[in-house]
Parts: sequence; structure tokens; C-alpha cells
Amino acid sequence: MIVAVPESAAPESAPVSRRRRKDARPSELTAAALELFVEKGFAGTRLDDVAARAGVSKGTLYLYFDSKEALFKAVIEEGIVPALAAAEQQMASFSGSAAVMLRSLLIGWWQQVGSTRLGGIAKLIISESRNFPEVAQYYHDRVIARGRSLLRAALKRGIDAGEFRPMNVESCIDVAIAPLLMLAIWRHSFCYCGNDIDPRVYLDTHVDLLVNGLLAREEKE
Amino acid sequence: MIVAVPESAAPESAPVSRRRRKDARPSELTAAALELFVEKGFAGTRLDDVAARAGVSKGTLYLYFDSKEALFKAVIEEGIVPALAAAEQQMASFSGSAAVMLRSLLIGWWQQVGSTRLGGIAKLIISESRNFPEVAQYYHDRVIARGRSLLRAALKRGIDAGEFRPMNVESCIDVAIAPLLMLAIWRHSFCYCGNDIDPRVYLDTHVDLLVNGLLAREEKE
Amino acid sequence: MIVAVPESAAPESAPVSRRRRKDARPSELTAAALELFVEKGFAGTRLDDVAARAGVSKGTLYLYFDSKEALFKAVIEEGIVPALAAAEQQMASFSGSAAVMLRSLLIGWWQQVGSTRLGGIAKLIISESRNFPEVAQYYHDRVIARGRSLLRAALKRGIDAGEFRPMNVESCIDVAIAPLLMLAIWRHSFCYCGNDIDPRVYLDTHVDLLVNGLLAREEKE
Amino acid sequence: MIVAVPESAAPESAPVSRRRRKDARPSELTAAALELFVEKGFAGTRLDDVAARAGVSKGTLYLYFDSKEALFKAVIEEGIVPALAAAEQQMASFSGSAAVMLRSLLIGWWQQVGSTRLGGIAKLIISESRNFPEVAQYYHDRVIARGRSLLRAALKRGIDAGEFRPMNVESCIDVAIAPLLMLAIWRHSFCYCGNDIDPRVYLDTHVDLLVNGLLAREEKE
DNA sequence: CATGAATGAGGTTTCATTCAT
DNA sequence: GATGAATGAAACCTCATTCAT
Repeated sequence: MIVAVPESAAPESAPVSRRRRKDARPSELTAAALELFVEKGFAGTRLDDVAARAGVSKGTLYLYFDSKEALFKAVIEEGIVPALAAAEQQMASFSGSAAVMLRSLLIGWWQQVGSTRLGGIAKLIISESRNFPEVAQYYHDRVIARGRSLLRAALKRGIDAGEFRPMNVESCIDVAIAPLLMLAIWRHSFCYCGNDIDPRVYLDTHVDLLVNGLLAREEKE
Repeated sequence: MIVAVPESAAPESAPVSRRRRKDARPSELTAAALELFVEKGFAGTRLDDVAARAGVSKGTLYLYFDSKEALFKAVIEEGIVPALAAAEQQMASFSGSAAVMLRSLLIGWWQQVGSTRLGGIAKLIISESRNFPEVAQYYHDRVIARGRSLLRAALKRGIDAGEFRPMNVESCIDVAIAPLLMLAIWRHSFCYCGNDIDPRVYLDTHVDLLVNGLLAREEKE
Repeated sequence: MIVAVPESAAPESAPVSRRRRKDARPSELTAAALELFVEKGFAGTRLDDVAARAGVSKGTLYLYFDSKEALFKAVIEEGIVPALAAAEQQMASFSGSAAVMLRSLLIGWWQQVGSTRLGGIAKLIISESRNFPEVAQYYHDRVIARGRSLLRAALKRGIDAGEFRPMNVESCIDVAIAPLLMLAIWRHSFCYCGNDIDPRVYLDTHVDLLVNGLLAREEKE
Repeated sequence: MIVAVPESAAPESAPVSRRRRKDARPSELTAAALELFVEKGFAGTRLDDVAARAGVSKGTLYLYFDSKEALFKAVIEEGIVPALAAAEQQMASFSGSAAVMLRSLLIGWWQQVGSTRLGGIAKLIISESRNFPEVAQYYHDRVIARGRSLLRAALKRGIDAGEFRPMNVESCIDVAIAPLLMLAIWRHSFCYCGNDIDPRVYLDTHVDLLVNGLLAREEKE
């Protein structure tokens, strides 16, 4: 298949192959739904609008999803899979110092997940976590925990090698991840009020501070 | 995790004076509304439930607030004022090294804002920022910007004194704040799925990493 | 008592005798209610507004009237009594030709009823006649029928005296009354859109046409 | 009194084609609404009842009208158009004496407008004129003013030809129209209390009086 | 498959009515 | 007597869901 992620309902200038449309439908619908869920939240999103944005009729949604809630879960599911794939891919990148590895993990997450439309998933799940705890749990276990493993490996390697100071690793993971999540969230919240953040500078600063904060140094000599 | 907030509306043990009730009502209502807005979001919260939680009838809400939206804005307003007061109070704490000051600012914010029910405000505003951009803007300008000023002063002082490395101050501020906001958000999202975080440890790690990441040291020799 | 109809709630500059206020209350309330019922209709009028216009609290209304409907009926009742009194007074004016008598009846009704705030009663009852058929019936029997008797007497006298052509008297009555009612109604409806009518000219024309239409004349020769 | 109007919405004897229903719906709804608005007034009418009378559910109303007020305006609009058409049609009927013309205008209005369900529109607009002044203005300008032109032409022709006495034409128009409007109103108000009027007799008397009132005659010779 | 008219439960909002002060 | 805070039934309106076409 040529186009893997056919974004944003092209108004169908050519009578695209029926077959292709049919296959692509569900992800066209979830794509439209994702945007609106991220923007307005689950309860605040009307299926009318989802359908309109996807360029289909309201009834069509029910051909593919049993209910609004099912659509929501499909949106999450579809947002999680690529995030996992990205994580798998990063497992390989074990080379160089722990600091380099840490940097590549953090930057990599941003490039492959946070900065894409998957970033919105984070905001969405956080916003709806108490309405859909099982979804939040699922996301936590599948995505966040996976990311934590990667970071844990890097941190442990650094500490074991004496490159990093000995520290509470689990807590370091939390603190290392927080600015990434926050950046993703920010770009779907305050950014729309004109309070922009340049991700590159932000990430550089984050990695710089983090690595420097972790490095072991001969304090006194 | 420590929940310091003494939860609302005792079911009227004594028939309190009508007058006293009248005065107390608005904040009883906003308190009830805040909890539900944070939990379920604006659109997902039913005024029936707000009224029930506050121990009044649905109609009573409309004696004090013109509409659901007005209630929402009152909730935010009432959540912002104490946050500002806390910020003002911290302005005084200028003593000791920049590192000590930084620590006291971060820990102070957590104790006086993040850990209280005001922490929920952050999650709420982020979740609803695109439905109520002007509210998000307002919160950003009043609360976040205020916090940034405090951090900016501390960082500049440290850099000027040679205590901290020269750095991109604005970006450092972002990165220093992010874990705090994230902690507040976390406590109103993933925490409810059993993914607990111990704020004390988390904050210690954050401050430790941050300060160490900032400190200037004779790199070579 | 000096003031028989204390119109329009004076804002109580002097601490008026409690006694007087108490006596006058009900008619202050009905006066306020009348204005609003005429303007907005029964269902469209809020008791809040009635109370506000009368300068009392909402609860006070219920000291004097059992319900909104009771207030409505009191308004009508209070509007009918003076109309009846006016009719009684006109019974005496039997002097001169039937034409003169007819004129004085029509003009007199306008001056004593139609042009006063009682004119609004007509519009009100017509508007609400199907919501309150018994009220409409009551008004019809007490007021309209009374007016019809007066006209009937005049017409019959004119016909008997050979002054007027023989005609279907009942139908003449209807046709003679209609422009009066319509004038009263007009002044509470289209007049507020700027479509004014000068009652004097209108009435002159009406009487002129009516009398001329009725007069018997030697058609031929 | 003769009710000529074939009352609405047969309860769906055959499952009419969806398409056909869609086209017919708006006027089915406005027809149902007109009856109820005329009977109970705007504020006194519940949309539930309108829907029930039209044989649809409450929500269906909102597929065709944005709000209760929009429905009201559509009812008026739909009631005005045929009235205008009737007026246009009468423009042609210029033949015979001014008296004949006058009679045909008055009787014609009654037959084509006043006696149909459009007659209710008059009562409705008068009742609601102060709640919807712009609607009243619109009706006045479009319908009443149009009728006035027709009458004006007839009266002027009669006066110019010496058939009618010289008179204040505008005022004559008012007085000539009033009994017609009043008849329409009456049939939607006091008629329901059993106070019937026979339109034929009433109109005959009105025209008779009016024409006789207008005719010029050699008074003295 | 796709549509969109129709539904009706449920939400927000209003307001007549009550009652403690 | 007078008040106005409180109530809750009922109004307007929305929108997820269904189903005939």
C-alpha cells in the first residue's frame, strides 16, 4: 500500500478505488475523532462533528464503531500502536555513553511520538483518565511503562559504569519523562493561546540539565 | 500521598443561619464544582451532580451563577486567587544561595498550590484550554507567568553570582516548572489508576537533578 | 379616603402611614401585574418582574394572592369594576336624538374605559381567552353585554323614532363596537411599532360613518 | 359558524416515502404550531405539544427550526405569504362602482384570509406584538399596509367620482378595516366561550353601514 | 455500503411556589 | 407583615443512537 496514513479526508477529486476507501475508512474516522477529542475532550465532542470532519455521514460512524465510547477506545488503540513501534525501534540504539543514549531516547521519543499527532493522545488520556480509568491504565502499562524501561536501562548502565551518580532510578525516570509529557501537553493547550514553546531549545535544555545533573564528578580533590 | 483538603459540605448538622449560608454558598458551590470539573471535565459534569455534591437543589446553582460556563469561570477565579497569594508570599523568601532559593520556590509551590486542591485547577485548565482559550490565557498570564518571574529571579541571581552555569534562562524555567505541573496533573489522572507517585521523593529528585545540572564547576583541571 | 386610585407605586419618599400602604398594596400589585400581563401575556410574565415593578419582594405577592392565576383574575376583576361603573353612569345620559346618544355612548366609552389603562384589559382578555375561557365569558357577560345593552337602547330608540333605518340591531351593535375594541387593542399592539392612530380623528370618523350609515332618509324624491 | 379548514396531520395512514415527508415536514410543523400559538400564545405553548400535534417527536422540531422563536417566525412568515397572494389577486377586481369594489374587497379579504386559518395570525401577532415588535412591524408593513392600499384606491375612486362624500381617507380605511380584524380576532377568542357571530350577517351589516355612511346624497333640496 | 431523518433520554435553564427568618 | 433563599417540576434544547431508504 502506498499511502499508509491518508490524513485529512481529501475531497475525493478522483473516484478513488472503492476498495481503498473501504479499507482506509476506519482510520480516517479515528483520525478525525482524535483531533476533536484532543481539542474538545470526549464529552465535548459531537459525533456530528467527527463525521463532518471525516467527510461522511453520521450513520456511517456506526458501521465501524458500536458507540462513541468504542470510537474513543479505537482512537486510543490506534494512537498507541505506533508509539509502541517507536519504542521497539529504540531498543536497538544501544551504543555510546549512557549520556548519549539518554539523549537519543528522549529526543527520539519526541521526534517519533511527542511531536506527531500521537502527542495529542497524551493530553487526551490525561484529561479523560478519570472517566476511562481502564484506558488510562492501559496506556500507562503499554506506553509509559515501556518508555520507563528504556530509560531505566540507560540510567542503570550509566550508574553501573560510574558515568552517572548513584540515584533513585525510578524517581529519576519520572523526572526525566515529565518535561517530555508536559511539552506534548503544552502544545495542545497553552500553545493555542499564543504561549509558544520551541521544542528544540526546550529539549536541548532538558537533556543538558538532566545529563549534567546526573553526571558523576570528582567533587573534591 | 497526602490529601490535605478537608472535603466539602457536611450535610448540615445544624440548621445554620440563613444569612451565613447565603454568604458561604458560592464557595461551597465552586468547591463542589471544582472537584467534579477536575474529575470529569467541563462537558462531562452534570449540574445535577454539582448541586447534589454541594447539598443543594439544581435551581440553587442559578441563584449564584448565570450559567454552567459562569460557574466554570468562577471556579477558576476562585482557584487562582489563592495561588497568586501564595506567589506573593514567596517573593519574600530571598535568603541564602540561589540553589537554596530555587529549592524553596519549587517545594513551596508544591506545598501551597500543587498539593492542595488548586493542583486540580492546572489539570482542568489544560484539559479545557481549547474550549476556553481566554480562561487558559488568563491562567497563564496570572499564575504561570508569576511563577516564572520568581524562578527567573532565582536563576539570574545564581548565574550572576557564578553559582550557576550561564544558560538559556527562559528555557530553564520551562524545564524546571514542567515536572511540577506534571506532578499536579499526575495526581489527578494516572494516580487514580494506582500509579502512585510519592511527591516528596519526586520533588527531591527533581530539585537535586536541577540544581546539580545548573551548578557551575571547574570542569577541567 | 382621599386617594381612590393610588397609581404607580410612589417610591415612598415619606414613611407613609403603614395603614395606608397596607390597604393600597393589593391594587399596587394588580396595577403592576396588569401592565406586564398586557405587555407580555400571562404565561410570558414572570412574577419576579411583577414584584419588582410593584417594588415588593416576590414572596409578598403570595400574601395577597394564592397563585399567579389568582393574581390574573384579580387583575381582571379590578379592571372590570370601573368599566361597569362607567357603564352605569352612562345609563343616565338619555337626552337628545338617538344620533347624539349614540355618539355620546361611543365617545364616552372611549374616554372612560378604552383610553384608560382598562383598555389594556380588552387586549389581555382576548389574548388569553382560550387559556381562561371562564374569565373571557365573565368579561363578555359583564362588560361587553352591558355595553351592548346601552347601544341596543340607543339604536332601538332611533329606529322606533324613524331617525334610523330599520336594521338588524344585534349586528349593528357588533359592528359599532368593533372599531372601539380595535382601537383599544391597537394602542396596545401596533402602536408600539410606531404605527400610531389619533383616537380623536379615528373616533370622529367612526361615529360619522356609523350615524350616516344608520340615518333614514327619503331615498327617492 | 363554518370552519372551512381541513385540520392537519392525519396520523400517517401509509408509511409515506421518507423523501416526501422531509419536504412536507416544515409546513406540517408550522401548521401545528400555528394552531397552538393562536390558542395558547407563544409563551404558553409547549414544544412538546406542537410536536405531538404534528405527530413527531420533540427533537424533530429542531431539525427544521433552530429555536422556538425561529418556529414562531416561520409560522408568521408562512401565514403572511398567502395573505399577500390574496391581496395581489384582488388588485385585479377593479370593476363597477366604488361601492361594489369596496364590498368585494372587504368580503374578499374575509373569504380568502380572515376566515381561513390565516385569521388566527392576526390574533397571534396582536397578542405577541410587544414581545416581537419586529414581527408585528413586518406584518403591519406587508399585510395591513397592502390591504390599506387597496381600500385607499377604492375610497379615492369613489370620492373622485362623486359617489362618496369627501372624507378623511386614511381614517376611513382604519375604520373600515377594524371590524374585519375584529371579526377574525373574535373567532379566535370569544367565539370559544359560545359567543358566536355569524360572519355573513356581520359582514353584510358592516358593508351596508359603511357604504351608506360614505355615499354622497343631495342632502337638501 | 452509506445516508440522514427521526427519536427520546437526558442535559441546561427557568420560574411559580414555599418557608425560615 | 415582609423578605428572598431555596426548591423542584417542567420548559427548552442537544445529541448519541437507530433504521428505512
